[in-house]
Amino acid sequence: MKAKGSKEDKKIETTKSELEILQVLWEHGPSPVRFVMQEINKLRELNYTATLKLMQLMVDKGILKRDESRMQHVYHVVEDEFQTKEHLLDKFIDTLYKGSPANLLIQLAGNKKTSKEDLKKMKALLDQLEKKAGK
Amino acid sequence: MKAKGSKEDKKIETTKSELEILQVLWEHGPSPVRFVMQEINKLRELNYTATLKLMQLMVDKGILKRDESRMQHVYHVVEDEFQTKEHLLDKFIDTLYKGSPANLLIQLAGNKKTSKEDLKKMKALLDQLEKKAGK
DNA sequence: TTGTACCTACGAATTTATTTGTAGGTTTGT
DNA sequence: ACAAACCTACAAATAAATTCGTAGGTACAA
Repeated sequence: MKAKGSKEDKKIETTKSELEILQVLWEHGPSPVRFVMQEINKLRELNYTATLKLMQLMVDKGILKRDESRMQHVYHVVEDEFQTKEHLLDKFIDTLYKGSPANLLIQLAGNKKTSKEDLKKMKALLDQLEKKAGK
Repeated sequence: MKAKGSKEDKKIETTKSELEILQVLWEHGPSPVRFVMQEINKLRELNYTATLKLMQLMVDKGILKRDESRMQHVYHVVEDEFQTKEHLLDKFIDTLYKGSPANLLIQLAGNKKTSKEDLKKMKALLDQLEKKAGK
């Protein structure tokens, strides 16, 4: 009898920089600032303090938490990856596709980058999912 | 022998406000500032000059063009809706799904909001598209 | 205990995005 | 010609996001 995720439905406003950080943490799991900085620096410059500041802001916003038990604080994402992406995807679909996943699919299928093979894969995937959900 | 869209591959950085405006123009076609403002005001406050300014910036960026032949300038989107959305979707998939549409689909299917019916619709859609593309 | 090399905190500078106010032009009706 | 009701342009204020510099703490080895 626990209230299903209603508390977390605050505004999720994720800036570009914040997404960068989330990506690192998703891929590598809980990490200290320096590591995140290094990962980001594979793509662009960002110094230690800037990275720290961003991550601190994210802690303030409740996006991240940190383990301070060791001297080198370790940051981890609060909400799980799947959920966060779900929220972002929802917002994206609302904005661009009037809330209709089917519309997005049409777009996807019409995309040059989506090959015939991709289409097959996607169909197979749907079959699978349908079975699974078909309880 | 025309160079295929390489010029347009500049950075497409669309801000939230800009997306709002694009949505209005997509839905209603080329429109003057006042109309766009009114549409936006159905959702939130934004005065005439602010709207104008945003649209002017978008003209500067090459996102919009305007027809000045009449006294009331009419703005229209340069790139077509489908293409713009394609770009945005590509970027989105890159960021959140490692560039894999299939990953996005998994997300979509796991989404609470995507019902069994939706899944069927999506499958049907894929069939259709496969045939069409199957030329 | 002194120095080096880490770490975090925090205030402030910078940049980008958003919003507003004010000025001045054109059209239309009187 | 004059006023009312539009319009655009542009400079500047405000707000939000990003970045940086400096201060001060802790660990550990010499």
